[in-house]
Amino acid sequence: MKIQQPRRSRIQNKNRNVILDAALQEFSARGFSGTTIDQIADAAGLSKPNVLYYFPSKEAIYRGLLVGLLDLWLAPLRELDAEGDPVEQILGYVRRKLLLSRDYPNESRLFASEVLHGAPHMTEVLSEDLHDLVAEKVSIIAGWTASGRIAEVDPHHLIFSIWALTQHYADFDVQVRAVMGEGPDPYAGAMIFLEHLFRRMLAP
Amino acid sequence: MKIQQPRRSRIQNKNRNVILDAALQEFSARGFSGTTIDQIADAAGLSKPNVLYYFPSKEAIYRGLLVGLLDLWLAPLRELDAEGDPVEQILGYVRRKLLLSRDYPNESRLFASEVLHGAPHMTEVLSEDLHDLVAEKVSIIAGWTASGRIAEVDPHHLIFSIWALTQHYADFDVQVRAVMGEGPDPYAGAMIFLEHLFRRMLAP
DNA sequence: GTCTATAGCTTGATAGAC
DNA sequence: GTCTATCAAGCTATAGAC
Repeated sequence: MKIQQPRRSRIQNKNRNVILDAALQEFSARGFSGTTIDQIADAAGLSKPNVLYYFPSKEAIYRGLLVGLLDLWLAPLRELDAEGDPVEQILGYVRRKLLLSRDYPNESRLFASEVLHGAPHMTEVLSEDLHDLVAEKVSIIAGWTASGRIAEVDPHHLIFSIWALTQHYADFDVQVRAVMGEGPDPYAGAMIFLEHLFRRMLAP
Repeated sequence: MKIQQPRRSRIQNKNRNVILDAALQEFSARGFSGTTIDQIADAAGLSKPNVLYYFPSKEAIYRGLLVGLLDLWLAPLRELDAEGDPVEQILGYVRRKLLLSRDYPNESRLFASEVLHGAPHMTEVLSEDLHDLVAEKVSIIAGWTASGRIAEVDPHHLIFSIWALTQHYADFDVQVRAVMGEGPDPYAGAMIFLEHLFRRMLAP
């Protein structure tokens, strides 16, 4: 179902985007309740009432962020192709998802925080859009295991493992850095590790 | 460094524990800022001023929770034994950690929320206690890879993978259930999947 | 130890001048 | 469209009776 987009002037769109960028920064760092409109306004370089001129409420900013980022977030899984080589398809998905964590850590933490607290703003999205997309890809993977082209693994848990392993580096970034200390970018080592892991796990 | 424990009467300890249990429930569900002392008081069956009779502030309750749960949280890793069979030691750790997620999901989400938001109350714990414990176990695992008893994997990333894969089922429980629908307990399938995964990954 | 009442502050949201 | 000023609600924490 398409939602009617209200028409907006150039300056409206620009300021709306400035606010959304600032809100992403603040919400991902301190959560919904931990963030004040004043902090968002400061980060956006606007006054608090001006922020509320573009969005009717703090909640509206938050919801606007979530829905605006959903496509970005589901894109890597959508690309999984039933016609490709199974192992390479899954490894490609792993790579895309890891790069998403590396390049969009705030977006990752925003979604993580939302889901962690029971996804009060995303319940229907999870049980509809996400559920259906996963169901489609699960049946592709189930076909690959049934025909023996990859090892017999539960497709749901395979997908969960990809989410968990890739998002960990963005969501728990502080912990990763505290444990590894000052060193090279964790993502390089992570990719080598994950490639080993998934090739071994999936070999027929 | 040992911290001096203040002496407390039986009723004091009982009420402190009631409050901490209630606080765990509330903080893990809505985060620190999203939780009010009133909600904690209600869940504990006490009045708000009475809660603040046992703890000087909301922050003190939160910190008391975190430090009180730390030992529980690190216990499974402490048990990893250099003298045991490498694969079985690592699989044992995976099992213990998965059971911890299943049996203590609120504790898992409390830590996850704290780390996700930059661990403002746990910075020193992460870079000291956790860092040192992990360093010790990393060197054990490094010994196993060097002697060829398990495959050559980066020990840090191996530990991260165990954390990520096990905690995912507790922390993102809503998402797991939304995707899998009404069905059997996800943890049974998870354990089968993880056993396959780690045996394949670690085989020399 | 436990309660009622409330002080004092922060915050989301609005009014209204420009 | 943007601002200053401000309202009204909700919150942490305390005072003080019992």
